[in-house]
Amino acid sequence: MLHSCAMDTESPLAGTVREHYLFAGLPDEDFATLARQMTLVELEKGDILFHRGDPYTHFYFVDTGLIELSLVSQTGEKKTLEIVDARRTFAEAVAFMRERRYPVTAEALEAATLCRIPTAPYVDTLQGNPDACMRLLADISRHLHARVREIENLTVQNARSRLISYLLDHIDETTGDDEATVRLTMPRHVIASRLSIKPETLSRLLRALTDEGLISIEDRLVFIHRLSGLRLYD
Amino acid sequence: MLHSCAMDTESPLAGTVREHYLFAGLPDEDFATLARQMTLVELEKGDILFHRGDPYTHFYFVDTGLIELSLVSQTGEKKTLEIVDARRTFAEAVAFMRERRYPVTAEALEAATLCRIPTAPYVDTLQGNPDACMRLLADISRHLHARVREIENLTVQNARSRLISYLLDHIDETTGDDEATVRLTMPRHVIASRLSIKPETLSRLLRALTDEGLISIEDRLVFIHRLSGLRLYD
DNA sequence: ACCTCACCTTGACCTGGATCAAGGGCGACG
DNA sequence: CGTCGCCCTTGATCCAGGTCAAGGTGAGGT
Repeated sequence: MLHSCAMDTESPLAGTVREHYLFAGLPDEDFATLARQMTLVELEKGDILFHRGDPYTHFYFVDTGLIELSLVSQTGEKKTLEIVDARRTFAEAVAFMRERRYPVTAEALEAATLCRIPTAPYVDTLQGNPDACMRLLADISRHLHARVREIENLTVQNARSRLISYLLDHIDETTGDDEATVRLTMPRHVIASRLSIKPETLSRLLRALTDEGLISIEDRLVFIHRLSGLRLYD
Repeated sequence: MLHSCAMDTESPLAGTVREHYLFAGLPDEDFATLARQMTLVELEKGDILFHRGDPYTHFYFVDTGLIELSLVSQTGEKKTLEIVDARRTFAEAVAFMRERRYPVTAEALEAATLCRIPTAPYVDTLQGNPDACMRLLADISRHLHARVREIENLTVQNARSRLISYLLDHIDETTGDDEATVRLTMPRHVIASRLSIKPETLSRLLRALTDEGLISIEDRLVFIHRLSGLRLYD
């Protein structure tokens, strides 16, 4: 289920991690020390990497696949906070919270390969690298800002506006003046959870937009016919 | 309306700021340099310190009073994100966002005195102070975590649970085994906005809890009669 | 004393989105 | 090739919380 093995320092994955902005600024020897302590983790669809509340020890870099970070209530309902895709890290901010537990649950939405990075040595290298500190500060601030925007979406926008924002944020290609296409890379129920609505509601909202002639849908491809029309709501 | 004047480096306020954990770790000369650039700001109730979207230049330390950080939708409805009280700072995380604008609006809920701190020199001093960097990382991570918990409240809890969490989080005094008191320091409509509900709903929820014998209310004092009973919902 | 205004409560009603229930489409697998 | 299971859609109904409207109460001003 959860397969983990030591990572080769010379592996292409190590090189990919090196390019990430959290590591790009580090001196070679510092990075080499860290790389020796990283491990490769392979997940299958549905595997849970960690649960909310598990003791915190590592953060992760996604090489391939999609990782869902979610909150689960006592009554078992799930809220997707974020979907992390390739070349991005997650859980690095937990290092600095006083409660040393994961505040969210991480699950593979599809088969995924990750790099598991022990937090303590990474934090140690920060001591001597003000530049890396700045990058991390920027990184965590970005997350903070994203959460503020999420709260804004949840409180001052309704479900329809949230869906429209989502579509506008996920445009793949702008075809023509007032048109674009969006590829829905995830199952509908995941998108629904991301938007804090139920799959039924998502379905009905997409239908409503279709009926109004704003979009049309072919499987997982959404064609936006009138960008300007959609933007009126966002 | 918004009164601002240079701050005396030797003033008691400078000393108070110095004690804040974001400054406590700095060498004396670094702090002195910063202190010379701080200014004192006095606000009256209802004064707006900055609007969402204003260019970002300073962060603030609250000496006295309450500052409300809020989001406002296009349609004019307000959502209170956070109430900042004495001895706390706000807007320090904005320094590291790439969009150099305030993401929230700051308004004085009552007469307040603040210390306005220019961000750029503060960030400069961080370069040589890894310890201060760590404190700031912890500070911003704490904010991030608070926002995640807020999202959790908004999505997996209902209004009643949010109110109960709020009461349990604001207990002043635990009187006896299963009893406590909470002082509502802010007007009801502000608490309502903090909880993302309307004042009418807050009023009705408080009434329901009273009718169930869980609490009783005298003006701005809430007596919790059965802590255990409340905790069942939280 | 009276007025005003801000704040709060209460009642009546409405509505966005959830819930419950019933299919439909389609890929995986015997 | 059937059928099982998953994902999605659609309809019917429900309900938490919002909206609208009507007072009540108390501090401050004149």
